[in-house]
Amino acid sequence: MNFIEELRWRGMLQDMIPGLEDQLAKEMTVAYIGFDPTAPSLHIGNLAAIMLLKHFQLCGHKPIALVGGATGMIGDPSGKAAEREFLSEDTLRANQIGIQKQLEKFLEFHSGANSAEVVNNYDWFKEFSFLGFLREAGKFLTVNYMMSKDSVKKRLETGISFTEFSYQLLQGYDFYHLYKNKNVRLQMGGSDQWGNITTGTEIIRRKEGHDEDSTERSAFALTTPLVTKADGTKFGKSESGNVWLDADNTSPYAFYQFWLNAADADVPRLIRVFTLYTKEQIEALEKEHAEAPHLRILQKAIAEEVTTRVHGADVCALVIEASTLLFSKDAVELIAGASDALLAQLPIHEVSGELLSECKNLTDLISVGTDNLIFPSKGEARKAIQNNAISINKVKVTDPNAALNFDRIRGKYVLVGNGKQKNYILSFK
RNA sequence: GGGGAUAUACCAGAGCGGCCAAAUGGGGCAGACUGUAAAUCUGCUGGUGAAUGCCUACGGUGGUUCGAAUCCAUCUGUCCCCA
Repeated sequence: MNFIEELRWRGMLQDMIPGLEDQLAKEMTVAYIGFDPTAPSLHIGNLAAIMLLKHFQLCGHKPIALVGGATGMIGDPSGKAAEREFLSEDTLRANQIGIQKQLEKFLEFHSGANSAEVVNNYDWFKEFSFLGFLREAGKFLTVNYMMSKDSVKKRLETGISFTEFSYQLLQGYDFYHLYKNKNVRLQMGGSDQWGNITTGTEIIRRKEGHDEDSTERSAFALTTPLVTKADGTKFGKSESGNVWLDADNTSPYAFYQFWLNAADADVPRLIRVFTLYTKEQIEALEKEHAEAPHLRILQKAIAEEVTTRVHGADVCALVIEASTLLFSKDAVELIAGASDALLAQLPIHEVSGELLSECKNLTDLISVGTDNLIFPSKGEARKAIQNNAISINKVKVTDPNAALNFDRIRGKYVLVGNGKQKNYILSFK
């Protein structure tokens, strides 16, 4: 199956410049996607773009991931209502390193001609003088053209700085640079990037168009739809914020739980975008799911596949075991018999001696006693207990003043449940 | 440069001297029903406390008043109109 067909049936194709299919059929093509180093880790909002590169490589083409060391210093106005604060150069550099490492998990970097590559646009922008840039890039676009971009138009009312206005020139120049130096023919991205990407194709066309056959395009754009949820809320955020790919920011357990909790209505789209299951496999899974929806076969399939890719098969297996363990009625016995490797994946929170000594009752323990992990204030903790939301070792507790004399599993663990979905294991010295 | 409007909790937005920790909607959290789903219904949603209460909060500062989110002065931010 070719790349475009693959994207089509997966619902990952929003828009592309005509002629791209011919280009892809003609030869091994090089394409890139840019990632902003605004955080030290990528999050699942970036995952759709990564999958785009993944499919691209699987179809025999060469993917390049561009880390925006330079563009990150400017700030992309797309989808932003207001001007952004700058990140310090140190932060950006640290972020770039983190992101680069993560990308390496998804793409094949040693597969011969179509090996993936990571590039950083800071490498070619750092030497660029301001005048040089104006002559090299700025001359090829009119302000009229740049103003007509959606990302700019939306900001005309509230204001946009010259810096952010220039962003599209930088991104456009990236494309041109890679076109010249890496033989890149295609830039991909989320649908919000269409404007920025076509700026690049425009620069290439104007700078290169004359000496080639001008009717034949040589630079292409392709975008993927933004992943949305059926209830209209933003995809990719959990209650505690972004879901990161980095285990330090989002534990593998939390990561797995995120996917497992996906709504039925969203699952058919998610499984197509975020997993590599084939069309036949997905249809079979959907059929199974429809017959026994309570088993949540689709959710499990996605959660397992994605967690395996991000955190590895071993960790994923443990996390699945941890999940079934915590939600089981016999959690207490299961924890008592759990292996060390399994324990390491459970959401265990160490309760410090000092904090514990300040706790008079259960309310104190699940708020201040746990560094506000479970509840941010005593008031909320008390209300949750009164609302029948809290369980200790799988038994509901309704007295906010309950004493802290619970049975400790293995002599040190206490299992705290908040609601149906959230489980914590407190560890006492 | 001149004139006008506006600033309220996570967001939107009412309140315009005491009944205001502040209506209403959204969002969030929880309970019930379920499948760790969705929809629906119910409760909660500044802190502390068992509670009367106390503390902190309606852009900043200062004032008037027994009493201010509400009135006055001033500063700051934002928006609109004229030049």
